[in-house]
Amino acid sequence: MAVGKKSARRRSRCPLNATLEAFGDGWSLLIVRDLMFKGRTMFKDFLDGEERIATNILADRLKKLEALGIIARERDASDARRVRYRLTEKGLDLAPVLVEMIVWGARYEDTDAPPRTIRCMTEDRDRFIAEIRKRWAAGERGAVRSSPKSTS
Amino acid sequence: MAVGKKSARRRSRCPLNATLEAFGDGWSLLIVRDLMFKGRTMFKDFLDGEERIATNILADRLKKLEALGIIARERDASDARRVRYRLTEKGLDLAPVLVEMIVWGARYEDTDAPPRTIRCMTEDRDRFIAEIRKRWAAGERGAVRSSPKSTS
DNA sequence: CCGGATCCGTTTCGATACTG
DNA sequence: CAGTATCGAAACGGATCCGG
Repeated sequence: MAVGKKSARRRSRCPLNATLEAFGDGWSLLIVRDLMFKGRTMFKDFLDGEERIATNILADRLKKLEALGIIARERDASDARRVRYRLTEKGLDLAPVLVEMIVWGARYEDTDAPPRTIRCMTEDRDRFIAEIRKRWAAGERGAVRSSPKSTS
Repeated sequence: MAVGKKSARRRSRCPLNATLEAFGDGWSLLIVRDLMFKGRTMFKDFLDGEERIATNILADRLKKLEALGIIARERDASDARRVRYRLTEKGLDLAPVLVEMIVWGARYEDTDAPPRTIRCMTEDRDRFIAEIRKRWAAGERGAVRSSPKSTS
């Protein structure tokens, strides 16, 4: 299915389709995860992820996510060479989706996620999501540390 | 990213990756949606969906979803020609993911989802998901009708 | 008719090399 | 650091064919 835009199939206005259009391609969602949980903000940060995304794919997906208003791109104030990406409100609202996907994956696919984090996500889901927002609002863009530990 | 299996990237055991492996390709999730919300159970039912999936792609995805234990395939007792697909427990557990994706899509992408359904999903999320399970357990495989109306 | 399998042109992906 | 350019490999998807 890919991520193409001229595909004739894309006419359905099912909300699930709208979501798949945004990140049904696999890479986009990983980028959002990196931003949301891992404190990655720069082009190079994403490249260093364990999934080894190629530079051209990364550039393409960043562009698409920006066009969709899920992330925003801005030059670093202190160092003009650097570019920082951040989640917009729309992007932050993907937190519940991410959380449910992570929980499902952890339940069925034998992953390396810390059970503590998963428990936190399931037993206190709403608070967990609220904290993601809070941390973001506070401008603390570092990796998740306190109660929800590295979501890897 | 597609759905390929020999990709070198697939080594991360991040639970999100596990989930993306399952249905990060776009079509798979639509099939699950058809099963979960639209009462579609047969090969032809999926073909008739508004997204116009090709027969070869459909066959491939059904096989993959079955291999992953998300759906199960069985011949109809009354008519040996027919094949019925159904969600397994693992597949039913995708309900929260689907719901969050639908809610997000409906909030941001101007879809044709009935506001009533969306409200039901957000304001009474847990009950909504519980009802999906209940309906399924009761053997009522028809399209969703009562409180959550056509999810399109 | 139902549930696919096969063929085949087109599109997209993705690894590497290269550039500002 | 933050991307383009290139190019072979893979996936898509429409049409058609086939066994039951």
